[in-house]
Amino acid sequence: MAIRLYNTLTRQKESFQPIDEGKVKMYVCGPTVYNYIHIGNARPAIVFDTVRRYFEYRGYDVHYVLNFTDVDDKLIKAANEMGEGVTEIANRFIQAYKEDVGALGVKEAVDHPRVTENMDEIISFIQGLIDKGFAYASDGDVYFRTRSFDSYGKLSHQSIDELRSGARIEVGDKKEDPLDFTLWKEAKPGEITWESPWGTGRPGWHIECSAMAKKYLGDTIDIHAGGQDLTFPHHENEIAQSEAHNDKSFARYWMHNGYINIENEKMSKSLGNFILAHDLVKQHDPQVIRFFMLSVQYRHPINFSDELLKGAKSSFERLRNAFENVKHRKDSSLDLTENNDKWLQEIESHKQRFVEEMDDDFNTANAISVLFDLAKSANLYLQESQTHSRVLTAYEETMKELMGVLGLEIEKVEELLDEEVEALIEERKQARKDRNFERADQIRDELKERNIILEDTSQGIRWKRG
RNA sequence: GGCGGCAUAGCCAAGUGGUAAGGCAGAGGACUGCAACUCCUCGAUCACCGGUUCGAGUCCGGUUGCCGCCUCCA
Repeated sequence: MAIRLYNTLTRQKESFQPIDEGKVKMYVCGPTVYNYIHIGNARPAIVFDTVRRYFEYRGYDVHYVLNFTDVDDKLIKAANEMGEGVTEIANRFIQAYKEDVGALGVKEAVDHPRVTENMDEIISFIQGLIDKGFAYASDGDVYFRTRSFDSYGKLSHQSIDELRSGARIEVGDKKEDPLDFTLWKEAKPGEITWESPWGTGRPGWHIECSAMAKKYLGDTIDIHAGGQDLTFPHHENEIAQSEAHNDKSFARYWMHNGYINIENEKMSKSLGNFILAHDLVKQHDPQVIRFFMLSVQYRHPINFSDELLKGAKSSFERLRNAFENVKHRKDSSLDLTENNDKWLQEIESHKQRFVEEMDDDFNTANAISVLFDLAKSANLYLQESQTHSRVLTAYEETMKELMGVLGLEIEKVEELLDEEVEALIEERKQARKDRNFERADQIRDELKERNIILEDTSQGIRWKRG
């Protein structure tokens, strides 16, 4: 069975066919690093990290590239406001990005190219477009001649004339046509600049991705991904640049994730209604945030609120509990080779269902529902009067494996309790034995205050963090 | 104006022709000294109207409401 994914270009789900057998060349548009990212920026990071993990799970070698836009208007503005250099700010927020997104379980990209480190490639790419007549220099700027690219609009499914009617005509424009977009921008006094054949300046926004995708992945890549709002104009322009320049199809599959809304309104840096991932991971378990993001199909919008996160926490707890229940029971299980095929088969069929759901355009919402079914199955098995370590191990390993595909870490780090707490738990144990329930409850309440929850099971006392 | 998306139980959310997955919250029961965990039981005229079909949440047409892109934006 092949993996099927929704391709924005064709507006339908297609079977994934790699350019090179067993390999995936994937380019994801990364952040402009002038601030901490908000949770809307975190969604593509998480979603496409999950796509990558799933491809890897299915045996593909994924060349995952995520760029950093480290020079543009907003960065220059931020630099002026903070009285710092553009490079310093970019460095700081790239570091912050990696930390925040890392906390959310996102793996490092294979390559993290930066605009400022690929200036030669960008400049020669622009020159190539000029040489072929797709671009022109105009008084220090360079523009892409949009009408010269015949299939312009194929990604956003708009005809060039439809776009024309919506385009803003700038006063005193250096453009031949309002639809033309900037490849190179002449520097204003005091701005960070690079030398080029057209004078000092810096690249426009779209050209970086065309140049860097080519450099790191080649002329044609398998998957190009990003937020839905990048479809037009960013990705449309990338296609125009790359295909005009390389004479080859740019990307076979285009994936776009839906937005995160706050109170049903789009969240964005420019609207000011954003929640920083940097803050959120301190207030909530990052695993729960990731779980929440994946509980909705990636192309659909997610509405965000503390209340919804709280619900996600409860849901996630259920999976964690099942996992801990299984682990806890292993100590008292038998190691007999008895006929437990029924349970082992059940585990296997859950695994298959999980794969089927993920194969269908990375339907994490359904994949998660399979995890709940698996948890249920495990809990039912635990109802058996006698359990077997072989089956318990299978449950444990499978849960860990499938959660891992989603980038979720179900196994909590073994934490040690301090001596005082240990002593209290011991004391409570004795108190219960003595049927001194008043004292036992007192201790349980006390520990709860410290965020340690005790559970008395037939296999002994368990504790967990609240 | 052009392009597109969404509307499923109190909440979240799957489901592209065959009599509505899953989770949270809530109610009752079992287990427990009491809890917690867990198990059992309980919930939907799928926005509205019409059509196609033996059969539609699912296809077609229309209506209403919400949202996004067309300008920097994940």
